[in-house]
Amino acid sequence: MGACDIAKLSECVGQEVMLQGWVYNRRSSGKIQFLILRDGTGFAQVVFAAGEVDADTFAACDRLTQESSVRVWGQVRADARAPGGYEVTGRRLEIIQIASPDYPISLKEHGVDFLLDHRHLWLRTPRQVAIMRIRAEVIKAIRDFLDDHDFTLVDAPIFTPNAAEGTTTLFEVSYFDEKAYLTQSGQLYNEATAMALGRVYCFGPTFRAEKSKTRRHLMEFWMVEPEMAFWDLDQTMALEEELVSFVVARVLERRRQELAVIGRDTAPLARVKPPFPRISYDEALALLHRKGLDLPWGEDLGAPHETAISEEFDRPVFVHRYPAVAKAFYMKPDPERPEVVLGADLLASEGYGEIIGGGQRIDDPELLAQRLRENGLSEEAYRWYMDLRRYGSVPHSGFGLGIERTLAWIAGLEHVRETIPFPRLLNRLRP
RNA sequence: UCCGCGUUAGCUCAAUCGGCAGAGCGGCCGGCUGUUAACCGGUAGGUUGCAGGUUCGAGUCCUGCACGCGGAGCCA
Repeated sequence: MGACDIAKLSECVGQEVMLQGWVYNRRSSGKIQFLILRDGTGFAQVVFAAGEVDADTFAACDRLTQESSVRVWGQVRADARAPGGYEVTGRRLEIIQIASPDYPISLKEHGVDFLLDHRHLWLRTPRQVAIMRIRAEVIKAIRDFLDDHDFTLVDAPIFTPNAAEGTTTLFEVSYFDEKAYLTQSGQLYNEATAMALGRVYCFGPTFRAEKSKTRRHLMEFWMVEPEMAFWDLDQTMALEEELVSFVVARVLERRRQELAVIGRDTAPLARVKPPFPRISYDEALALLHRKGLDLPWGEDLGAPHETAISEEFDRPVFVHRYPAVAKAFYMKPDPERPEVVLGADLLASEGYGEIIGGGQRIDDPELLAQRLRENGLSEEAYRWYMDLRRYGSVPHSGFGLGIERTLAWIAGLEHVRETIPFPRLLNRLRP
């Protein structure tokens, strides 16, 4: 008999099934045992009653510790008393392994540090399982959306010879006889592949060696970066709001149960539909001034500013046309106002901060060469990047969306460390 | 790098003014035929983060250090 997935138990009422999984919890009343079994697809209660099974089987139940691995055979019944509404009347039990009795994750509360030390086991809990399912759904939704909009997945390298933006700290690694760095963005390479394939995106891990200790930061995180030849800023923002709305709608449609497990209020998510409000950097400064948060023109928005702006709107909000001095060297100046750039950040609602950064890239070779010089970047290292402007340069645009921050927002999580299976944090490389 | 908070049993925490280091959970032993983080009785379990100092006496007060958490800067 093949194993029945616990998720499909409701379809098997009245049938004899075999379940295989791990003992999540066990309760006993002397002559009756309740096992809560988890199998990766769900959780189900299995009942073994003395008198209905032989003495050896019943005694074996008593030896089961938390997380012991077992197979059980029995009949599926609908029962309102069972968590989930269905349970299995156990008839036969096969113990695969009795787990060591010192399993560290109890059903009671634990501290964050302890849980992170045992992340490999913490992942077995219902909340973490739900988050990982939503993460997979977010990633699939992003890829489905882009693939359906005629984008081609063209991944960028992880090893890079130098900084993409020259601003953040990079992880240095040994590349045989020379130094290399782990990528902090695939964007420059995306610009090359966009000139070959038109609409592209890369999807992979990125690395930042910044000593950031906040709920929004990871040293290693995943980012999707679309890049579009011939597109301008307005087209890019339109794509971004369509993409984000699609992802949210998909999670609401397919992962409602998981959202319920982690207690996410879905009402704010239901409002996430185009169009998103768009305000310029100058308008943002005026808004902040009205709220008593003054910021000198030219400075980038900090986390408190982002929160103050996003709480004025009921859905994500674009902030566009930042001062050129606050942004990366490759951002294209607004022809009507060269002191600002044709870039936009998307701030998630409910105070989750920036989830997208992007905009138009400089397509004029002279200006790009000038920007490289101003930023102290060697023209030799960026020769191939300059080639993109030398041979058929066109207006183009793109953006990067952070998976973990997006997921933290959609799932309503306090901290991005729960959004990735094995978070890499400042001073935390293990497990 | 800076600011704030924290570190007591395997885990989560308590310990009054400086005066015998405790509880719940988990473990172990026993009980219970419908439990829902089950419950009831018993039992084992401690270098109070580390190093100094003050004191008759320090988990508690002082100094330094380590580690962690939250935030800032930077960013997605």
